[in-house]
Amino acid sequence: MTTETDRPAEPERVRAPNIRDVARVAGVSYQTVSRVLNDSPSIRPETLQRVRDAIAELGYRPNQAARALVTSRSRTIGVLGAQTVHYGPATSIHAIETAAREAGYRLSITNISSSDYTSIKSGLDYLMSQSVEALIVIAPQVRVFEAINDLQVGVPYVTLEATGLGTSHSLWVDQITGARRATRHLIELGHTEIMHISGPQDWIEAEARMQGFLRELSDADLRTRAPILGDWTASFGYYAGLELLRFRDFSAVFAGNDQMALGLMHACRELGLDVPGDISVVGFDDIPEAAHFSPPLTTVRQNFAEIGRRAIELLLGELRGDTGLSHDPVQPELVIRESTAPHA
Amino acid sequence: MTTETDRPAEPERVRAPNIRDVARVAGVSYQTVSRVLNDSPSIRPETLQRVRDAIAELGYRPNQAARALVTSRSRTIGVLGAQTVHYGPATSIHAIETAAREAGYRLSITNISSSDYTSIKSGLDYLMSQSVEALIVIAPQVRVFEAINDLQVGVPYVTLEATGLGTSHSLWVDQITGARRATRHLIELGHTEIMHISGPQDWIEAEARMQGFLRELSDADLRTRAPILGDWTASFGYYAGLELLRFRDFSAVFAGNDQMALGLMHACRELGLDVPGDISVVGFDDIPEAAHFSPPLTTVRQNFAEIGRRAIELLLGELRGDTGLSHDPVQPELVIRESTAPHA
DNA sequence: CGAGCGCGTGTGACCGTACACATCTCTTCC
DNA sequence: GGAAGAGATGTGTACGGTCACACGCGCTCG
Repeated sequence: MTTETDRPAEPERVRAPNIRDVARVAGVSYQTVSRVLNDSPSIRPETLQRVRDAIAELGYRPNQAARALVTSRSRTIGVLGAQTVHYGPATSIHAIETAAREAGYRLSITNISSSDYTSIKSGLDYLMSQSVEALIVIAPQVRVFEAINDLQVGVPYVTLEATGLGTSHSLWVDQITGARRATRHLIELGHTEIMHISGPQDWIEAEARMQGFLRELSDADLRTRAPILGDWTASFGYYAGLELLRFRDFSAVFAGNDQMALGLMHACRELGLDVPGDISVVGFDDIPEAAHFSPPLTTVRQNFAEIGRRAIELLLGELRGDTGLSHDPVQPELVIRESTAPHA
Repeated sequence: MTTETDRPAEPERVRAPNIRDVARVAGVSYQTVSRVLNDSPSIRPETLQRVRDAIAELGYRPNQAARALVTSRSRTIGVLGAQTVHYGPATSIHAIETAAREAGYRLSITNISSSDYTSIKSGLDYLMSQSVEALIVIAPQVRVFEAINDLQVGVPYVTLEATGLGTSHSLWVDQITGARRATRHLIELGHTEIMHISGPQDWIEAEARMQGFLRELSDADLRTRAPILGDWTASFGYYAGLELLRFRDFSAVFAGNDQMALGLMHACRELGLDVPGDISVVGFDDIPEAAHFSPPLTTVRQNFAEIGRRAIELLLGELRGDTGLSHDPVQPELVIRESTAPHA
């Protein structure tokens, strides 16, 4: 007790303990402590225990910054995201996080607010300055690709949810095939006049789904009409529906995602039209709520979690040197529920 | 050309340029480069330009790890999340990210998979070892609080979406008041037999909403009955609905969130019951889709984005020393749509 | 019986940056 | 005209780890 009151005050008790502090307490050299931290095999069990005790006693926590500095390995994977509030990206990120953690990696996530070049570049800049070891891009805007090429990111990277533009860096759900399946389903039901409400123009998936839609129609020699460009929201689907349904010159709609399909069905209901009796509706994504819409929505299921896992698998493989892992697209699946019916 | 072929090969061209490389190219000392990076006022414009040019030429990027090591300021805010796939947490995180970026901070996010103590502790451990300057907890499980206290996190922190348990560290939406408002709305419509489908028991919000529900009922001298414990999903709402509606001894349901309300309405529809004609339904959260449900859902709106902003504001204030910023709860708002009607 | 080897442990250097301080030049003022 | 001060720049050191290497010890083997 007296020893404590002798000195006027604790000089600077703020500094967190480091390996040398631990070493002093354990009565070993700092290198031995480092060995314990990196579980080196050649440590006497007794020494190991002493060091562990010292670590616990001091509440020592290794400093990642210092470790990253010397090894230039941050054990961090960067994620460049956009609109990660949406179900798809959020699910993918979650799967990525889980898979990464299991492999001993962590995530550094940054979102870009707008899709302009500067914003993308600053996001990438930030991630690179974190010395991330790999990069996952979930920002589905076209311009991201330019930025990545320009900036010469020197690490393995993967872009998600693209359209298989041919780069060896994309891991994609085959959106085009998915859209074709949805469209074919409507055609097979006898629909000949089919509308498409698309996502925003600068989203790669929106473009891909639109492509799939148009190709399938033209393969079936059906009349194609200009898709409506939406913004993914249920509200857009609703207002677009109110507008479109003034002229009922179509009997089916393929919506770019489930939310817009929901809004559209709301509009139908309000105008006294039956889904699927009067209008058939197909969505895209299969969000968990889609099965409980009124009526339950026929849609295209994307396995976002699978995508996330595959992304990590691919990147970690590349980091280990295992090149040539499968980049096969993930195939989406048509889920038929009750929002589609044969054309009268 | 010849100069390149003379030497056998580039020795080790991998190292990223550092400030000394920049200094050499610019013809100044490394300290001057450092000054430019931290925009020190006393630099001759000409020197400034030379350094900037050198930085651009080499593609130099400051190394965050080194900077964090020496300053012990990481300019990073840690986020401990759980279930961040849900709309609420995802929206909050997004707002946090935006607000943090505007203030020059970045986020380090880690999710806990299970709600057991070890998992929480390891998540916190990770964040602390990243030397985060502050901490935001979005994991609404009760046990998180114990962990935080045990681990002696030495940084300012804020927990979101709690119930105002009295700690000075929580920033909360007043869930209890929200739940009371929803319940009162049903009572005012003349309903006397009201069910509650709650969220999982270890979620603080679920508990709070349940409390609000029970208190309002008891204040109105109405019969209370045991709430059903759900899991937040639409599917649960659906199956619970099918089960409950076998005995129609109630005329209204207060669901713990919008998804479960959706599932419940699905069950009603399937059993030929009209919402709100036969059964009134209230949800919680006001997810963007709720306005387009069938019927559009009466629910309690939470401003998740506001919460996120406030969290950052609070933490940055504390880091600057501005203590005593407002911890006032964010008030949720009842949004009346078409899923509730007077009791016949 | 000494060389060689593996095990367990310690010593010095270095990663890239910021801070404290030193140095130099040029102006200003009495 | 010399001291004082401000402005612009350079030098040493520390941050907390890891890596390469060195060292002492006990064992095996020719």
